[in-house]
Amino acid sequence: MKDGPDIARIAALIGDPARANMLTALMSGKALTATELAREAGVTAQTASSHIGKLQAGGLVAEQRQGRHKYVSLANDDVGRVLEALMGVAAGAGHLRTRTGPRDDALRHARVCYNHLAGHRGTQMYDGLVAGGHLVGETLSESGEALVRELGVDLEALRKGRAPLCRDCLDWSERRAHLAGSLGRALLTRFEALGWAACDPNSRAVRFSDKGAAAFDSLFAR
Amino acid sequence: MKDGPDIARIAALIGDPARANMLTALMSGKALTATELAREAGVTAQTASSHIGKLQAGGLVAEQRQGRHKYVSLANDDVGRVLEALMGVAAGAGHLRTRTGPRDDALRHARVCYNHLAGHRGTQMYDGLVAGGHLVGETLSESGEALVRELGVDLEALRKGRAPLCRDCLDWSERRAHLAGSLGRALLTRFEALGWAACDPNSRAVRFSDKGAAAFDSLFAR
DNA sequence: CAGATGCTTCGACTAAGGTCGAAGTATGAA
DNA sequence: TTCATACTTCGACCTTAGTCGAAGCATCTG
Repeated sequence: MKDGPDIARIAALIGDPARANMLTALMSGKALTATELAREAGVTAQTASSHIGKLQAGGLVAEQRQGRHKYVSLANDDVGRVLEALMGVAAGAGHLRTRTGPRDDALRHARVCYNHLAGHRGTQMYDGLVAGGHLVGETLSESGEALVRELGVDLEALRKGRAPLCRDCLDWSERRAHLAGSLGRALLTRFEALGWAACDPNSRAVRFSDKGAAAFDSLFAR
Repeated sequence: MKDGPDIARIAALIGDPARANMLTALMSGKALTATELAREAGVTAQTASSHIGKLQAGGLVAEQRQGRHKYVSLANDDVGRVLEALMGVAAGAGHLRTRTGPRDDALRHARVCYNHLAGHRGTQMYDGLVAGGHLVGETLSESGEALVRELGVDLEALRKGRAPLCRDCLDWSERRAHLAGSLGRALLTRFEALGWAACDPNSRAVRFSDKGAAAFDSLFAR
């Protein structure tokens, strides 16, 4: 009866509070140094080093060395997905009603999920793309290509990359799919460049400008 | 920077091998007794009892007592989602290439995900529903209602239930969304009743009959 | 070349928790 | 009632792993 891949190893890695804090911090999409992660996790540098080593060995994070700094980021979309899914359970079945503050509301409305847009705005975009016939399964239709080009996305460059263009990712607050993949990442970048949205440097929240919200609503009717 | 719900508690629960085996076994959708779970996990009854208690306290499983038996099942869709997502990471970043056998192929093609259809057949159905305009966001269109009624699903009964009708669930093998929710569950039940598909009693695999495969393909063109 | 900063390794301590034997409680069967 | 089965509780054992101090490299700065 025991079928499918071995999940205990991965879950145990995420199951330590210090490591979970690190991973949650990395969900902002930013690459953080080992010392920054230590501070996030509330442990000393030695302990953090050990944790980061385990996360790396487990394939959950990737490193990028720059001089004497070690920048750490999530390894791929899959990891982000797992973390989102876990947050869903933790928020729901979790500790008898997590009291939801204003900060929580901002996260539910729009946030960064590793490298793409999540929350209400994320699913709004996904649903809009699908309803408009721009996104069919995991491929972009002709109208979809036109739409994202219009927004200033360099599709050719994305197609050259090894990462898949469109992927689903499950939203913990909306419990619906939103768009991940290299296109999801590129779109969030464009929204920032266009001044439609800005990432809060201290959290995963994404704040939409009035202009951005209006443009967004007209593009992806809700 | 540490935002979002507390995921470590949940992940730690799944992180123990014995408990992970139990949860994986429960992904077949069947409710299992404590002794059966003990056997699945390869531990004694006492140990299993302790584990089940923790899973219950954590909100991951629900119990249903029947005489001297304690039937345990996954608490809800969210839990199934997390397990699927974890399998995705474990299969990918996981232990340097999990060798994929014939049994694995069957799982990838069609399997039970807690209570609904997953694998290639699962995403085929989801994509077919969306492409046909039957499913828009998380609501069923008029044509969608007609379609599922045609298949013999009692929509009124489902709507009376507290569980949401349509939900997304992320597929670990396809890395795409498939249909969960009470409708997802009902459809799988109907496919079995119609003789289109049968659940392997010893695994999560779902085997389609020739008739079923043909009907399925014509309904949800691929 | 110092001196400072960022990261890693080593070793020892400690706490947490998984494990099972033994015994206890509930339910069902004869 | 008596016995068997299913599950739970208790207690003891022991492995695992998270933690930090101390020291060691590596890299950048002055």
